[in-house]
Parts: sequence; structure tokens; C-alpha cells
Amino acid sequence: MSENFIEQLRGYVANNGLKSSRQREIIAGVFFGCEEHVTIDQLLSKAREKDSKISQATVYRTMKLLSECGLAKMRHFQSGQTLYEVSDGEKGHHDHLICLDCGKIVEFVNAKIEELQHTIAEEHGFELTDHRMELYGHCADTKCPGKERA
Amino acid sequence: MSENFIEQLRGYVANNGLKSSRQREIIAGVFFGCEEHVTIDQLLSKAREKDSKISQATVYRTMKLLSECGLAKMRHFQSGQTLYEVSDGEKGHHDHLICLDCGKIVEFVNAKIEELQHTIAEEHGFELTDHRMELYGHCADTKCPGKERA
DNA sequence: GTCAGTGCAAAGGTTTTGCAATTTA
DNA sequence: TAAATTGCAAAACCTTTGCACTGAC
Repeated sequence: MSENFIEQLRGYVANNGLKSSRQREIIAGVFFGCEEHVTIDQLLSKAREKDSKISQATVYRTMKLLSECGLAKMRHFQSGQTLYEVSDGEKGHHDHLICLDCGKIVEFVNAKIEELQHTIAEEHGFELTDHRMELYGHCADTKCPGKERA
Repeated sequence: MSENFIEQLRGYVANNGLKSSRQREIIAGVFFGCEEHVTIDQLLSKAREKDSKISQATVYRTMKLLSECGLAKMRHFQSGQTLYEVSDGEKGHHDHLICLDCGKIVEFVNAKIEELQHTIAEEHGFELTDHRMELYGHCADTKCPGKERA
């Protein structure tokens, strides 16, 4: 499972003219093993269990990289500290756009909205477990019957 | 409208052994007149139009007070800066937070989400006409039956 | 050999705090 | 007068960056 993420990371690194490093592998390994939101400091101390010389800057740089390649999500809650979360994403976590004319359903995922939903839930003291969001409208498909009206 | 908020603030101040101050009234007045999220710096510069000697520290302290008494909401988005929002929620459109334990429904409004929804619809060539969003989770109410499980 | 990655320390940006002076009740 | 509030500057945070060095390709 964590293996899979590491492979994705390696692929990203290889395909983007980057180089691998021992420190990054350690940090990523630690991160992918985390269940919950983690802070930079938490990652740093866990990483230092495996290599005591890893610097905070490297953790920041690694997490930035993981965010860029979609393997980590950054969250800003009220603490002022950034929390990082493994972005498994594939739990059926998509939302829907529905055309009122032809019934076509488009699935989409939007990290920003997911993030905001968490923020909203938190502000109301909720522990979020699920959500549904549906957007209704008229699609742009020329074959859609709705277009005949226009 | 803004008047109402100011009264609430004064009540809170009076009931909590605090004292009033010209600066705080100015900052609160400016804040309650804001439609959108505002930063400390925006509040500061608007407040300084009325009293050029108001300090940033006072703005921070005032906004902290307003948050504590429920008149302002702090938001931490990706910018790293804290945004403050008047917590009225009376703009008509709202979405729902639903407690899976006690069925409690909390209404909320979020301009950013509304905005993102339009952006997403546009990206997919949809003309948005309506939407629904529901967040499901467990509320923080101690009287909520779900808490017995824990 | 070249260029990305690292560690360190310094710099940046935002928010909080200590303190003397001021203002309110 | 006692206590809260203020402005200022310093301190405290979190995060990013410059630089010389190391390590991967």
C-alpha cells in the first residue's frame, strides 16, 4: 500500500528530471505510513528515528514535492500549522455534475472543495465522515436535447 | 444591521468585566461593514482612515475578542494568512451539516464553495442552475446520543 | 562533471507578547 | 484608583531560501 505510493513518487521523480535521495525516501515512507494528519515536526521526528541528521528543511521540501505530485494534501486548520494528509482520494470521493436536459452525469474531484468541507465541519464541531455534492445545470454537449430549446 | 453587532459586542464587553475603547469600536465598525473575508492588514488600513494611530496589535486583539464572542469567524486557507468573516450567515443560500447520531441539521453558507462550484461547472462546460451539498458527520454536542458510544 | 538534494543558518511573513503609558469605569 | 487597553518593538512561530557541500545520474 505504502509501496504503491513510493512507486508513484519514484515515477514522478524519474519523469521530471529529479534525482532520488535517501532522505526523501525515508520521509516519504514515514508519511505514507501515517493514518492521520501530520505536522512537519511529527514527520521530522519520525524520520529522525531512521536518520538523525535529516533536517527540517528537507521535510518541508519533500512535503512540497509530494503535494505537487498529488500524493499529499495540505490542510490549514485553525492551528496555524500546516497539516499533511496522504491523499488516497480513491474512496469514491468524487462529486457529480448533472445535466438537467440529458441526464448526463459527470464525475469530478476538487481538492479545494474537499478542504473547505473539512473546514466547515470543523467550525461547527463536526467530525466529518462523508458528504455528497451535486451540481445541476445544462451541459455544453451539442447533442444534448436541451440545446434545441435555445 | 452593523448596529446590531456593535450592540452584541458592547453587551459582551459589559458582561465580562471588560472596558470599552474608541479603537475597538472603530475596528469592529469597519469589520462589521465588510462583506467578505478580510485580512488584518485590510482591517488595519480601513481603521486607520478613521484613526491613523491604531496599531496592528490592537486589530489582532480586537479580532481575537470578536472571535471569542462569536461575532467573527477566523478562516485559515492556503494563503497562510488568517481571514476574518462576519458570522451572520443570512445571505439566503445555505448548505447543510448533518449529524448522523442525533439528526441535528446545521445550516451554513460558504461563499468560497459557491464560487468553486461555478468554476467547476464552467470547466466542464455546464451552466449551473442549482446545487445541493450535504456534509455528514458526528456533532460535538454532549447531549447527542452518539457520544454514548465513545 | 553536472545538476539536484541536503543541512545549516539566516531571512520572511504572520501573530503574539512584554512593557510603559493611557484610558475607562 | 484599579484594571483594562493601547502602541511600540521585540519575541515567537512557521515556512522559505541562500549557500557551500554532498551525492545521484
